[in-house]
Amino acid sequence: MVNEAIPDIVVSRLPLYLQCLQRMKTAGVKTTNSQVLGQMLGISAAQIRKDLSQFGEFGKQGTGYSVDFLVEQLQQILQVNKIWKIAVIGAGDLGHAIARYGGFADRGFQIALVFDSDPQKIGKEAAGFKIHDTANMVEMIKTAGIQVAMLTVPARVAQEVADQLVKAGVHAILNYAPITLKLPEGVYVEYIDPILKLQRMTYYLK
Amino acid sequence: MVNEAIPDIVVSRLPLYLQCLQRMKTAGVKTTNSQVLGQMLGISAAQIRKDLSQFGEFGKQGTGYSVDFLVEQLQQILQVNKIWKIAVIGAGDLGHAIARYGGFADRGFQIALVFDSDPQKIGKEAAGFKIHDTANMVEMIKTAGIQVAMLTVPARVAQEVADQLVKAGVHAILNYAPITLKLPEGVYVEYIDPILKLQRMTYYLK
DNA sequence: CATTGTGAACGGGTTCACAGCA
DNA sequence: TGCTGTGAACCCGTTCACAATG
Repeated sequence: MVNEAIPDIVVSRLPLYLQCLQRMKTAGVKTTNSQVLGQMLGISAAQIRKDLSQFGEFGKQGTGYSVDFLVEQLQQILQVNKIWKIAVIGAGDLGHAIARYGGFADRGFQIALVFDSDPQKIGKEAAGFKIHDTANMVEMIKTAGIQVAMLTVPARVAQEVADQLVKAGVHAILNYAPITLKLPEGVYVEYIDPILKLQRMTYYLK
Repeated sequence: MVNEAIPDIVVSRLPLYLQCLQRMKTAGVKTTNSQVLGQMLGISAAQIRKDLSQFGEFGKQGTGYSVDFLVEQLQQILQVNKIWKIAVIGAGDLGHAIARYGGFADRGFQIALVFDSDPQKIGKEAAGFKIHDTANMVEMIKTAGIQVAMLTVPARVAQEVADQLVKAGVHAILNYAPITLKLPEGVYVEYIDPILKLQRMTYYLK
């Protein structure tokens, strides 16, 4: 298949499949099938088969899917068979926690640069990373050829910093600030705001 | 309207509307309309009108919506016109960052209890909160009447801890561990896994 | 006169059901 | 026999377009 008309919602499920399969792989599981996978993820088996079939015929009738093979294929599709260097902007508590987190490596990412604009923080270290001045951000990111960034700055400066990131050549921004960013076509943004998720749940409580 | 058949996807957009409206309110904006709101959030105006109309007639033809009034209504609908006490399980870097975060109060939440199972951490403080032993978690959460929890423990123990949370009376879990939880009907779970979002973006890069 | 609320049309994602194949 | 891949049916959310109205 490998058609260009793959819905974004399908793409958004692939990382979930990969996450699950990588855990299975670590656990030594060699083979699985759409039903097992679906049960683990709370997704229908048909959904999983249809999603995967959009990218090729990865399974074997009567057997299912080879875990190792499917991991490889998904990594390739998502382009995480290589390691992406990422920049973290904002060395506050969250930035520090991200810099210290050890779970990026086997999933395709690696912190490369950390920035902050606070003179008290610049020059110091965060989890082994030297904290650089945001003033040099565009240049340093450009030089390092970094395309992916995580934004952990206060909401009031998020848009401004994001604009600079785009100027630096960043095409993918994971934004932790609780504000919707306006960015040019071709720049991808994802949002993480825990409170949005909490509020979604409290709607249903009681 | 206030029908019971409100799609989950509609509910999931309400917190976003509220977030935006609260910023407008802080900025002193008194009135807005579906078009402005839509532009700020990257959502169609018709979508916003239809979503809001599911819960009542909040707007005025020719004028739009009163920001203050709409904030109040949404807070009420989402039940965040009161403050929910939340428990944080796992006092690692992320747990600490969450405990220190000051943005919960005006959005309906408040950290109340912090737990960890590491003897080295128990009894110490995290952002002013005493770290309690996970062994006492069920009892303490039950006593405090807490219904909302944030899970920041390692993936290998996440399911086990989540089961205990349910036993303690928790009905809403925000899970930061990269694993899908299996929980009984009536318990709501949301997931935050930054890597899933990063991988979703790298698919489109280059 | 600008903007809401909404029925109807539209579009597209999910589920179904089964042929096909190891 | 068991499970995949997939066309077709179904379902449901989004967009459209306009009557209603302050």
